Amino acid sequence: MVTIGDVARVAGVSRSTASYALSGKRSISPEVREKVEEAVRNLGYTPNAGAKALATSQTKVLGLLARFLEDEFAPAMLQYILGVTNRAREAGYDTLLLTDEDGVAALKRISDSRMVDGFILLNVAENDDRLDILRSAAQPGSLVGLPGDPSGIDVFDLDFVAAGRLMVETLHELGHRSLILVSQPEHVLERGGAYVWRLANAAQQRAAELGIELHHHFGSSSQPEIGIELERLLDEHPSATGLLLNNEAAAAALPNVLHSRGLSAPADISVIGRYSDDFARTFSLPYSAIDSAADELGRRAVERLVSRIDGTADAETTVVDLLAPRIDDRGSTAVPPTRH
Amino acid sequence: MVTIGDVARVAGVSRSTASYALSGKRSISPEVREKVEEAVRNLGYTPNAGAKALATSQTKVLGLLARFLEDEFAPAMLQYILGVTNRAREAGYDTLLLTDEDGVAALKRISDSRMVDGFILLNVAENDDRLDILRSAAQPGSLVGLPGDPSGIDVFDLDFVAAGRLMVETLHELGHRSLILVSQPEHVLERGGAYVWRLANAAQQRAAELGIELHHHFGSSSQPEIGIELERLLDEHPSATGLLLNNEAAAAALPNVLHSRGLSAPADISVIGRYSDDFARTFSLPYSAIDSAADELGRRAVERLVSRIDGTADAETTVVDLLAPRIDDRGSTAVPPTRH
DNA sequence: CACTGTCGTCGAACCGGTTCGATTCGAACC
DNA sequence: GGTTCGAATCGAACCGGTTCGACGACAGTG
Repeated sequence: MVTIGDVARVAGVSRSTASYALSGKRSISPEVREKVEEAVRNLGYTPNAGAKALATSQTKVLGLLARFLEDEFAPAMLQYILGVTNRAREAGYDTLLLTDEDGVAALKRISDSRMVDGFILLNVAENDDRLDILRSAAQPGSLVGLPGDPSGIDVFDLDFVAAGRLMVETLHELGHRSLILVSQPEHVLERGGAYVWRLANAAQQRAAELGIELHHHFGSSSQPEIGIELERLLDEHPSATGLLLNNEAAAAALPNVLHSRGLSAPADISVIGRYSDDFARTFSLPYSAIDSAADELGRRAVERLVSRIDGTADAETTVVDLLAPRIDDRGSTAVPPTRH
Repeated sequence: MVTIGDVARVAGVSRSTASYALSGKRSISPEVREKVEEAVRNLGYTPNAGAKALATSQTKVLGLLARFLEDEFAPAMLQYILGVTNRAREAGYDTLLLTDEDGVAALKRISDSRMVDGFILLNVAENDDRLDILRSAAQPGSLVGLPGDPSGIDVFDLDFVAAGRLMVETLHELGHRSLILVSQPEHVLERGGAYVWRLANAAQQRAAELGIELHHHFGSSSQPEIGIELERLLDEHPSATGLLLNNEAAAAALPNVLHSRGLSAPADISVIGRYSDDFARTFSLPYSAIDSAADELGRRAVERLVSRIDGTADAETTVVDLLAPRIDDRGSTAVPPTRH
């Protein structure tokens, strides 16, 4: 392979001069710089990443810890992965993808071996055991997903409290007075998906404040169970005119459920979901929904992480950046039908 | 950070002895080995990856080049990514995920900087411009997806020719004499997805050999267009009793199409798809289908690549490993209905 | 003209590992 | 008892970069 020594020899200068000519960290005469650059071009020189890492203590690689949970909608994760990877590349970083079952071990191993300059943790749980390791790691990290105790770490997530309120308020303003909220299964909660609680509690509280009904249900995450549950919910609460879905499987099942009952949205019932844009496209779901903003969260997490690595960011203060929810209007909400 | 020098000092030996004690490449007295191991434990020593890479010319990282095409079902890609990443980890390798638009540039950059020991290329096209770079790269590579000219490189893919034949034969044996095959859109072909052709041609040829009808159609890849096309196809070919789907969007749309016509599979029509197991689960699709075997292909590609890196594999011969298709029976095929 | 400062370059050291002789020592062999 | 051999260890060199300190040349200053 071609080393900086080869470049130096061809350009007729010392290795250090070649290095300075390329980095620009000391002044170099125009002639020498040109000779070095020409040698680089002719030889096709690319610095050896390992050597560079050893010398500079910077690898220009970020560690991306994905956490795949059984029976979660995996494709959603892909959006986060792509968002992070693409933004990282723009900032000059490559991405080491870690999907190890044991996230703690992976984090420790990669951190100790100095393979990366920083970490992005996806799908962070309420009580995530990776956080302690991250806090004591030599590299900084950004979280995507709000844990119970985010102290000392930068966090990026959708504002699920605001999301719960927004869903309720939107339908309340249209005149709805009885709503059904379908959340993800309780076992998602047990695994630490506290965002389900945050949204549900906020929705319930807001409904109470506004003096309207909200029936909350933890739905299944698989077909056809969730479809059957939806049928039952609609039977049990015939007066409900609005349906809030914080459950991807429920959203996917709803078209058939409505169709079989001869109902349509928004004429008979208004629907607001909470799932990614991409999910909606894949399933061609016609319901207005609060986007998960995976791409945007990934971007923000990376940008913050990079500024921390560069030392640009104030090392003392940490941010908890909760993205304001926004409803992608697909026309599935309207004033409730007038009862005969 | 704690270096091997620290370990050596604490154990009271030289750096080289500490290194040999840990690698086992020279004989070391039991007492010294124990002292070194104890020092490692107490200090929490982990070798510096950059230094190791520099010294050994091995990074223990594989480059994974994903190629995302617009309007392709992205989640399918996730299965490949996970298959590769998990298998790589089992073999002691981490994975650098490269999603750059410009795959050629990414490949060149990573290869030249010696960041990885080998490459896995996903979604390889018929005439893939990354292959030339890969052939001249210092590191070996494995392809997932069969290009037109695979010479000199190991390839892993589903056997789409066999898949086309299998679909036709399966329904022929049940007594079907008129089939419809829905492929992916033609522009997938233009981008190099020749597997669509391979399957369709094989199916058509096999149908001709068996003397039965096969109506071939390039379907859209988006809703609701594909649903409308399916309706039209069923109208145009009322005698068809079998439906072969090499088009994910078509498979997703089919339940509603059949439902609206009052048809059900397999009583009225037999259906065989060609999509991943995971896709079927996500959409709760009730059709028998040939699995994409993303996980298995990823595993094989990694195993071969690792043996090539290790020098275990015969460097001269390259393999083209086409996985035999298998139908996951979900009960959507039966003898055709008897005409009244 | 001597002094100071800046520019441009070089050699050497360093980052943290691995690996190649060389050396010492004790046991085995003739 | 001298030779040979293998085991165990050490020091030094090397991998390919970066960076520090030194130094010569040259311009500006008093």
